[in-house]
Amino acid sequence: METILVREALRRPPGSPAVRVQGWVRTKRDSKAGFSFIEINDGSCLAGLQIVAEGGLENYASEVLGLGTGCSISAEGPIVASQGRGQAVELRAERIQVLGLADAEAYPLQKKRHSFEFLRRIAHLRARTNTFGAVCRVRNLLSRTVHDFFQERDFYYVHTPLITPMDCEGAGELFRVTTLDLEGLAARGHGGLDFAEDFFGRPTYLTVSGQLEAEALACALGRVYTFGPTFRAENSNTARHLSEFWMVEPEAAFYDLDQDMDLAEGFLKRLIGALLSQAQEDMAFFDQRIQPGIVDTLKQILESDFRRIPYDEAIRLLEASSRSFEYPTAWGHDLQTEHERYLTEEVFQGPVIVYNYPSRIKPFYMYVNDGGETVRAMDVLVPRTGELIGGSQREHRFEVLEERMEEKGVDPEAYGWYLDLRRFGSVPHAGFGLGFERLVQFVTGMTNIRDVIPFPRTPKSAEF
RNA sequence: UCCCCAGUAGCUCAGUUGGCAGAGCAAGUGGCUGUUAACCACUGGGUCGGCGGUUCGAGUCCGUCCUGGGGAGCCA
Repeated sequence: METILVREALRRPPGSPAVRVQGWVRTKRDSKAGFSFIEINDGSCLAGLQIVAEGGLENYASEVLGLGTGCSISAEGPIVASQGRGQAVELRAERIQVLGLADAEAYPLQKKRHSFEFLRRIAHLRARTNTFGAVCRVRNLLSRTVHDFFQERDFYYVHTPLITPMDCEGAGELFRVTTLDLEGLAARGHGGLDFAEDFFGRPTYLTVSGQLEAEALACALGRVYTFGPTFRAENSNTARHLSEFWMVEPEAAFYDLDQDMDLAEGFLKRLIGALLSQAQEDMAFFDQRIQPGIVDTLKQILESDFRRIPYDEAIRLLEASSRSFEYPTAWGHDLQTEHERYLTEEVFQGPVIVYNYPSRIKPFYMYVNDGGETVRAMDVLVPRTGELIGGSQREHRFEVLEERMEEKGVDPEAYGWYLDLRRFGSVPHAGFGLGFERLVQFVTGMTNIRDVIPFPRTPKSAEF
């Protein structure tokens, strides 16, 4: 007998021959007329399949009646027109096999709404809920679209190292990678740390970005992108930060800042377009239950041009505003969360790209504009989530880069290979980083980033 | 890391000026001819986050720690 997914079963016309479906019971309703309705979900789509279990089944009294939320079953039977409202078809079971029971007294998930805080504590089970099933499917579609987008534009998918010796990119605290016997060292008292004895013979860390290595590859392959995990040991406790998250980082040779912004805008639109056309059921769910209006918002974004304003103008807009901000705005200071939200939520009511930031607040690798006051950096800001993308044209002039490193207190010795890229056949190039979970947050309307990744890692929290 | 808020039944929460621990849902039992957040009735279910203190008496007041949430900083 053919085994099919629930998604497929729901598409079969009434009167289709018997099939087998397998999944987890969401809810069961008994009729004392001697039969039961069992709704199962197998993760293949948001909707469940109703299975009608007649009292004549050999294990009806012994097993089927005892089923409850969370049990796993395999059911076989024809797909028939449903006599009830709420679904077009249902499976009339000729055989139901119980695969795994779930004690109703102990199973944490109930057929009711749970708080996200509660679900976080049972992350191993929360993928069985509507919301997390939808989140996981959206993550999958977005991941696939990331690859589609770049592959279509002749970007190569490259793999950059997760373990790095570079500790001063200015992107927050790093996680140390070591095989040194920490307990032993502590027991013998401090002092005498010798990294020559460590696994790599030097201090190493988990990467905070694949950008620098991606630049090396872009300066050979032309256009590349990475899509991998990234680690920040920053003690950030917000709904927008994770200690381990996924980042998409394209890097393109011969690109300038304008092309970089074009790429970022096209990228976001492509991702949104894929969701609206290929994840309609899940997006309708987010629109209905999580963030009313999100689908319309995404449609608008798809159809509009992103506003692009230089940092100077952003500051002028903020200074001209009648709003009083907790942090004053002044040229030379970074935009605060409240400023970003004001620009994107109130002034433009949509995505905004702010570019040409003051050089003193941006890292050494960004291209210095004439005059030296600003660098070719750009941030894509979106409502609610804030900064979704950060990128820049890279400084490709050897002398300027070296100067900037010293200015920023970065040791050029440690970046010899990076400087080599400017020493030998240097070319203008640009790229950006997109925080994948921030993207998922933005398009689903989920308010906490811990609820858009299956097993979140945050300060003081690394369960599962 | 800083500021604010919260922690009471499996879940979501109420609990008044300090005076017998509550509701809805879930679970169990029974009822109900196709239900769909099923419905109706009954039953069981508590270390009031931990520790210490004030008091005749603390879920309630004080201290401290833990956990979670919201906001900020840092950033994607």
